[in-house]
Amino acid sequence: MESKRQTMQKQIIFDAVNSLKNHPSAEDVYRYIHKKYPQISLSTVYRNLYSLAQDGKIKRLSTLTPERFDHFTDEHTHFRCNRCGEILDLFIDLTQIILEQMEKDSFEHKVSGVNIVLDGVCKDCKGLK
Amino acid sequence: MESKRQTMQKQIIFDAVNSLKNHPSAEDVYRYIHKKYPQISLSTVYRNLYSLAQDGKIKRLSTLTPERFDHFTDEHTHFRCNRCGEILDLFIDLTQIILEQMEKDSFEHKVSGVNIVLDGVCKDCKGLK
DNA sequence: CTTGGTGCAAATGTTTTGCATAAGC
DNA sequence: GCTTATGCAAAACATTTGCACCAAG
Repeated sequence: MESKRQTMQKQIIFDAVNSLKNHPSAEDVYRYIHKKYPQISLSTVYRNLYSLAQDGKIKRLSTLTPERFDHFTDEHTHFRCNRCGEILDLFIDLTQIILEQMEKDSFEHKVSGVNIVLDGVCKDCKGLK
Repeated sequence: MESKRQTMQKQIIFDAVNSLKNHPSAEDVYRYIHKKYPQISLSTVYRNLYSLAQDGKIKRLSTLTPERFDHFTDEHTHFRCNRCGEILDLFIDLTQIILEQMEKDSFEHKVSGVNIVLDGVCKDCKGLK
């Protein structure tokens, strides 16, 4: 699954994730590039998103359904608004806090990733009835 | 979606989640009860799991695919082993830590749920090649 | 040239839905 | 009885795969 060749498709898909920014799903990326590149297939989008993630160029947000992809690769937290469905980035460093806490509790498993999704209602939707 | 009637199916499904304990998926629950109650359908299992969650009797772990259901309803953290696939409960109170941190940062969105999934390799799998 | 990547279509896995019937209250 | 819940089958999604062909190195 790791990439051995540079292809036009991979570059276009990577650029799309960077342009879209808002945690696009595979479908979002596909629709976005489909206007300009109608010959690129959805399965190629999936395969390249996975391959880019493998190479550390983007991040898979596998705790969301459908899965989304993030151009921002540092560990960070997401907030999902149950009203409008928007996914917001939170740059509060919860990962660090959690890892410290694990250490304090002499945690016996090897942690390689921290996925945090907060649910709630965003400030824009809070006002609405 | 909230329950208005008590049915035999709902009771059986609730009991199954409590017996299975290990974060069963809808399919797991279905297979478990199917031996004794072959007439209960998979869609009834889904509908009742959602309804039980709505009533606060069980908890949906919607950050996992397939979705899983937890008999333990308090907020807690899950650890997923990438080797054996097991989901472990962590009773370290990260939720509290996170909510405190949000307050400290005068967070402007309303948080109603905290979903944390740690990825890694569990202590039993760590030793294996 | 060789092998990995692509496009297409079809398969898979999970969840949801429409509808006629059954069963709580 | 009135409605909600069930069972079945089919639809709706999201994702993955087989395979013949294309193209990067």
